[in-house]
Amino acid sequence: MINPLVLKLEHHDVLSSEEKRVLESMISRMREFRADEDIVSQGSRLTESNLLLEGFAARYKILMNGRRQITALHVIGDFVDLHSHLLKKLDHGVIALTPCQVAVVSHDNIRRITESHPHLTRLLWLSTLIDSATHREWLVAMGRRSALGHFAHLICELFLRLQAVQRTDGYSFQLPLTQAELGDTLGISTVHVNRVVQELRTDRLITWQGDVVTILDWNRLIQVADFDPTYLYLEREPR
Amino acid sequence: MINPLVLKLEHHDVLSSEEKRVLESMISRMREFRADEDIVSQGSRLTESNLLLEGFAARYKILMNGRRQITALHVIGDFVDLHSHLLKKLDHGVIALTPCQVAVVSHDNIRRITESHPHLTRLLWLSTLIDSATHREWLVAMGRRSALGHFAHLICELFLRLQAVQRTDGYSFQLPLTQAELGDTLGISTVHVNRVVQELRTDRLITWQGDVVTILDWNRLIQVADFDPTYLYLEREPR
DNA sequence: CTTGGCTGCTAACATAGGTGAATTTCCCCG
DNA sequence: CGGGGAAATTCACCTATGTTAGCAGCCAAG
Repeated sequence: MINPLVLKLEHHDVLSSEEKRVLESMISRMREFRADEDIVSQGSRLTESNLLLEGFAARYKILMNGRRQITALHVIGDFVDLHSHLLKKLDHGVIALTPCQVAVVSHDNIRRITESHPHLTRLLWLSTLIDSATHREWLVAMGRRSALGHFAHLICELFLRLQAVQRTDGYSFQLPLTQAELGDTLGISTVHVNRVVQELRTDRLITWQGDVVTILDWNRLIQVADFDPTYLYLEREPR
Repeated sequence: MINPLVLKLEHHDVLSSEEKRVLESMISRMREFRADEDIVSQGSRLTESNLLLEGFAARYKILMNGRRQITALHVIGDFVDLHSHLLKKLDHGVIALTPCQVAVVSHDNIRRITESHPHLTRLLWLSTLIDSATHREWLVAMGRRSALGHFAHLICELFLRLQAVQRTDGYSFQLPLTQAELGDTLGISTVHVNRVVQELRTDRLITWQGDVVTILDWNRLIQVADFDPTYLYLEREPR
């Protein structure tokens, strides 16, 4: 049932059938989460990692003054806290933004993979490196893009990531975030999120009704976003 | 000569003498860079990684409009692009901020470690995970802290990181960045960097003369910064 | 069918931070 | 010691984004 992870990893390199088997067999059990429920809470000591099989989730931190910043959005096939197997204690929380289904993998099983399957280990390592590359791209977006460009950039990114796990339909995909959550993601206020959304709409770049986003003009959107997909590393090669 | 890397890794876990030997022997050669020279240029295909032995370096990206964002600062002991061994092509450049001395490690040698030294592999993986945790903390700082808090936060972080590799002297350390470079790091303008620096000075939180920063009141500084060092993972435990 | 609570949307006003242009200070180098 | 260029600093003005508040639409629960 971890097909989405396999699907994702196969965008980066070839997996042997033995490796796919190992990935299948590492799962201990399944868990379900309601929307707004914590999948992992900040600071807790962990012995298992969570692989998202259904739904949207987010990594976040809360500051002393109560403000929240979302530092990553996760979709099907993402290992939301693979890094906890070495960090042991997470510096952030992970929250389910929609109802989520999660495959649980014990840290012992991950360690066993690192002891006996070097290539698979490198692919898991790679997936954390792509998380990191995504963090960098978000840093650039936060620091040097306008709110409009930042949001456009996020749309581009989500579109490609969802496409990689076959969750797009033409130029449409599900974006089940409230504008408040989006504000916490982009680092802006809810009011300003709304202004930016209105602008993308009147410019006929996107449509956003209910929780479905449709990209109306991809070329113009990537231009507004100054989007370059290199950081997603969606090219298959030996790793 | 890779003592600073050993020093850094030993903050996270115990290293066997065999492991230290392997780390020593993985180095192919040394390289020197002048200030402002690229250590790695964005987008190039790589076959070696670079370990910083002396100097300050930064990861950066440049946007179409010419603006630059620095996404990481690196000090002695940091592997500035260990991740290139799996990403192959970097999504960012790395620039020497001061004259730098670098130990070069071929990707082949790193791969060999992943094939034969699982524990060392996990420690190298861990070091990239801490990069990632740092990116997350910077995201929070960019998105939800004031410019003042953000700069204060950076000072706290650099102090602890430099302390870990024995490059602090009491509450003083070297910060060889221009205010323009600092602006690219914090995602603000040079003029505003100056305003923020003035404010930290008049509040008697820090001193910054030449390239030496001195923290005058650590407790008040971490409060202004809302600083929590968890994300640096400076605790030794089995990984 | 009604109600309450979230979410989206707007408006009016406030401010952190940006921009462009001097001016001053600091050093490096001859 | 003197000159030149980079870096720091300051100023005046501008704008993107934040804040507070209110209202409307929707939907789930009763």
